[in-house]
Amino acid sequence: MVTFEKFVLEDTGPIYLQIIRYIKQGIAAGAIGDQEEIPSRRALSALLGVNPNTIQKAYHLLEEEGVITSRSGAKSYTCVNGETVERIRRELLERDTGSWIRSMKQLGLDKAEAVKLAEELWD
Amino acid sequence: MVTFEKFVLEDTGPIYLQIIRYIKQGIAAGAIGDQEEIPSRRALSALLGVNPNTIQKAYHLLEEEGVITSRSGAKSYTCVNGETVERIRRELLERDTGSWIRSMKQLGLDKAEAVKLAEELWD
DNA sequence: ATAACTGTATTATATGACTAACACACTCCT
DNA sequence: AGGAGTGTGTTAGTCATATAATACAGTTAT
Repeated sequence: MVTFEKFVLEDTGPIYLQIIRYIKQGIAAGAIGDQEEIPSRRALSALLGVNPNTIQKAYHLLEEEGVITSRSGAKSYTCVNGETVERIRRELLERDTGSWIRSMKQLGLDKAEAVKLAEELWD
Repeated sequence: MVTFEKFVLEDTGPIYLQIIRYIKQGIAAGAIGDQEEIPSRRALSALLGVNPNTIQKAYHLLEEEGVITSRSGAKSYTCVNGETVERIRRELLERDTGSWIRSMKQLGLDKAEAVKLAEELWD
């Protein structure tokens, strides 16, 4: 069973994208496996204090991407093989790291300076 | 004179925030100095293909933060002392790096793995 | 079977971001 | 003085996001 926490939601970007990202991050990190039950639309809506339609939008997009499966009336489950896990993992790693590198370059840092800063701020 | 490039605009987030960020990044990187002329609302609007109201919103917020000055009828200029530059620089460096570190941790990477990935993707 | 829960769908409303098309007053240069 | 360019303000419209209040049919467990 995939568990959510309240602090999933930040004030950056659309809520439905944050939910999609949370699921993908869990899968990429290995915390969420294959054929795992995920919370119902209504349950997650109540937990996060968000409208059910917003949850539905996130789940619907995840299903279109083949990450979860939904049958009318039944619970929804994750649906990820090893290949998919690796694809999602690379997608997130490269997108986030690429965006950070771009920022550091635009701020005038070279590779060594950026790495040093990251190591200082890591904890 | 502060110069803009077309590639300033990406598809991530509101345009007015991207413009604010572009100015701040230029200041933090030292590419934009004090009392430098910035493009008029109309000129930047035409260059970026964006509505003048959107530029005005970005400039207005920058003025509220004390980064630029505007006088009705005259051109607008940057307004940053050494203290402000350092504040903006720390703000951007810590925000971006902190957000990247958070992502890497959520994906299950430790400090060494994250640094290695960043070095591989740097170029 | 029946009750509770599930996914799915519909209609309406509100807000923020962005665009469009103006209008006005001020500054600067010739 | 006059005109071009400037900052500023207003009104209206579109689109995406999110909410609110329902409704219906399928499944699951008792």
